[in-house]
Amino acid sequence: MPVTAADRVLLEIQRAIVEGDIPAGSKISEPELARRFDLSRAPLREALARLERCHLIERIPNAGARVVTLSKEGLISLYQLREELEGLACRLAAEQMTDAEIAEVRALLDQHLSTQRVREGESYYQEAGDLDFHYRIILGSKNPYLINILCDELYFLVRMYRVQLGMNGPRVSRAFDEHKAIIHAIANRDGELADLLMRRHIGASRRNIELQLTGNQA
Amino acid sequence: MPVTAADRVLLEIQRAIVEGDIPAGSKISEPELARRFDLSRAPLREALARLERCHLIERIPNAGARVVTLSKEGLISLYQLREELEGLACRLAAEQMTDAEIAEVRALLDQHLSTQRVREGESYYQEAGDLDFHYRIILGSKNPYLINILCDELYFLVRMYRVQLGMNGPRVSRAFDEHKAIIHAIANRDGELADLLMRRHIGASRRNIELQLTGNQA
DNA sequence: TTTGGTGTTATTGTCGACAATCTTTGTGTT
DNA sequence: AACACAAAGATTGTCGACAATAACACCAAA
Repeated sequence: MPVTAADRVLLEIQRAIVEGDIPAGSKISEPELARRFDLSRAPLREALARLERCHLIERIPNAGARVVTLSKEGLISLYQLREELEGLACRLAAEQMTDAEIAEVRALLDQHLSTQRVREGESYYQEAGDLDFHYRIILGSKNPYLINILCDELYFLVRMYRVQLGMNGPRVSRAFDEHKAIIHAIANRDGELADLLMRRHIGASRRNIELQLTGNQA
Repeated sequence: MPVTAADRVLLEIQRAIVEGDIPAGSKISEPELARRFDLSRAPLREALARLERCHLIERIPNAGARVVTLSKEGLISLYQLREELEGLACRLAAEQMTDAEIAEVRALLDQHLSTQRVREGESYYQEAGDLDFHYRIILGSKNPYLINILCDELYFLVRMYRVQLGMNGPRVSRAFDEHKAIIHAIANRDGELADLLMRRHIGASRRNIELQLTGNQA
């Protein structure tokens, strides 16, 4: 949990950027944000440094910071990495996860399924559940560097693409089946298959967002 | 190039940690380092934040920072990632690199070969050359997130393992041939082969360092 | 002797002000 | 009218001091 003031404001700004409250591409003003969140520039700059780390803002020395802009090229680059890294996470998870951890993930999926049946097509819960699933697999890899990159550095940007470009269509309900198949492969200790399924899962997700992106800006 | 004071001190501390001038596992004292590099704590803390980003130090809120310790598990986790990410870099480079860029890398290798013939077994130059080669391939992938992770976040730690655990034996001279084979595959636009060769190359490097690690601490 | 609590010390987190740099606006020249 | 240059304004980077938290030492009691 957030212990320092910089931690708190980081979470607030992360949420604001991901949800578009602070618009993509807009300039960041340190004095303004300091007033808005009622703290000094010192902890704010600490937060900005971490925002840069997770690719939500871009800083230029002596010139200031801007919120990142979403683009097709950026999406593709990001998802190329995700496919590779989460595929690796699946292979490692198939070796490293305990039976108890696997059972937990399965229980999580069943829980998601029951709530999703009720809120058919509602994207927010699905997204939260999807991220939750991916988080579990990544943590299951037990590789600290991999966990850091995916959970701390890349996922906020992934969420930003999802939230700002929408996440809907038949894709939402299919994701559950794909999750089921992945955890099943992991339970069978079939890392190669889990890897393949995860890559397909992420690839399908990318194409879905890509469609929204080309449709909206064309 | 370093433009701000925080940039300069970051480079200095990075070098100091990588080369063991500031020992692995030692505690970081902000006031002491501020005096040592003759600046205030503000830019120093900025530098520490970036050091944490590239995994050279570990910070605990309100408790301070320590230089990371090198371990077999850490080495394996790090090189698992390298294999995967640099393999991906090879596949992308085989598609994205221009003929001119490929020619440059080949010229670079020839140049390294001539100097290496002279300084047979000298590890420092080899290491610098090896890193230079890997840098070129990674940049050739044209994927900004991949480049950031490998060049800015992971490579200092890789260098730390290499420098502090030594890099010697017949491995040093073999690396050149492996480099040649990799760039050859990329020139043929054979991404799959380049991927495979790079994974082997990194795997061999890992085993080499692993040997040093088990030998020294046993 | 060991353990628990407390007071002291040192370190980190935060603040407000100053200095250096960049951006912008306005003016003069070609 | 367009361009270059200069001054003004704003923003970022840096500094020194204060506040809050954690580590340490010391003492007391079991």
